[in-house]
Amino acid sequence: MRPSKRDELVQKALEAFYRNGFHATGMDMLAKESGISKTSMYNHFRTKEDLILAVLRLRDEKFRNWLYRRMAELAPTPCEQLIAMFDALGEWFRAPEFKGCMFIKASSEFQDPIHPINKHCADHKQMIENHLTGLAGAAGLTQPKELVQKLMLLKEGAIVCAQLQHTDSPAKYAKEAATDMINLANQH
Amino acid sequence: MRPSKRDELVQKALEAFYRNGFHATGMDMLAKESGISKTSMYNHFRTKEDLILAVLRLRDEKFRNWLYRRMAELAPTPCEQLIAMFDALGEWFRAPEFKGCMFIKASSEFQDPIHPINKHCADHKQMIENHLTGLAGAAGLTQPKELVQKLMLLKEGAIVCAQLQHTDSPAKYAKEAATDMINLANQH
DNA sequence: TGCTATATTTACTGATCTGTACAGAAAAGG
DNA sequence: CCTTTTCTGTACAGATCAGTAAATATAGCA
Repeated sequence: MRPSKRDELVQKALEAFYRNGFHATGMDMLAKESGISKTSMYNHFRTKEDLILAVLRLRDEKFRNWLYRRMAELAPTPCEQLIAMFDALGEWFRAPEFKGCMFIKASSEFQDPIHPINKHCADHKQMIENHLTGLAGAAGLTQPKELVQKLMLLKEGAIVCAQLQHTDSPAKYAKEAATDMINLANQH
Repeated sequence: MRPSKRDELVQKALEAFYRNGFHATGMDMLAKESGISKTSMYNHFRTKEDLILAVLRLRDEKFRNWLYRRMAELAPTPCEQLIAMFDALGEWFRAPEFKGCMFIKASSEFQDPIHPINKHCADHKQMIENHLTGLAGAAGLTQPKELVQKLMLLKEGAIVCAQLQHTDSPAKYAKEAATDMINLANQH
């Protein structure tokens, strides 16, 4: 097994797709940027779509791992961790390479709900939602599912607004709003 | 002045771009779908980018007119109109042709902040934000700018989540959350 | 009726798109 | 050393991309 070349390709493809978009990034450009020959690329992935799916799998794994870890590092209790999500998002927004959510962008370019790329994007959001629901339950908050739906709105809204405004302030406002909503859910 | 052909093209292009995406929709496809010859298209618009900008101008005008009108129809006072925005969004989400926000998608495909298409998307969101700020001020709410920032998070988040989940429930949750935030801003 | 602007069809450019064919170069494992 | 796998470069197929050229048709307006 020699996964290094393949992983290298997926990593470079992730950067290129994230920077340039999916349709706007051609396989020739990927071959040039990754330093891997086109023949090898098509040896690893039968189609461009397969490569995109591998990229999204990597992104999903890396992003969720980072987010969950950062939330746990920033706060001790489940309730505070929910709020700390917005601090973590703020760190992401301030990173120079920040260009919005890859899954929102992928679902924008592949809109058909049946398309596997679109499905993968929905799954990614669903898994984050499930994680938050677990925390809300552990925190003993009332109506955890409804609360988490609202936190998800704040999260997605903050990402979109941060991308369009080119600031990290959406993280601050989202954190304030989330704090208010959690307090309301606490004093049942 | 004979604007009908040109307007017809822009309208058809809007539908095609909204359905298919910008990069994925070619000028030949637009010519075929709109029934207008490619030469005429390029007589009206020097480049595809110019056509996209015209499409976004039309979309901006139609969407903002619809949203502002619907908010005014659904509620009598400025404060209630802010909340009614999420009822209007719910109507939009339930429409069969709903496929998310055209400006979020355009900014996803044209990510360069200097690019006129990206700028236009940011302007669209800014104009809506300004409108909401006016309403919040007229309603006498405390810290209207901060409140409106949070309402914008809920609005963008609801659009993204409705698109990915294929439901209108984000409108309901966003309305609940918005009501809570406005109540908090009322009892200063 | 004639002028003018805009419409049309058809064919084309050169570039780029995804994906493939083929022959040879490393490189690993036994 | 030899075999097998994986890599490489190059060239290509067939389609599509944005955009153009040129000749013609159509329509309103004088």
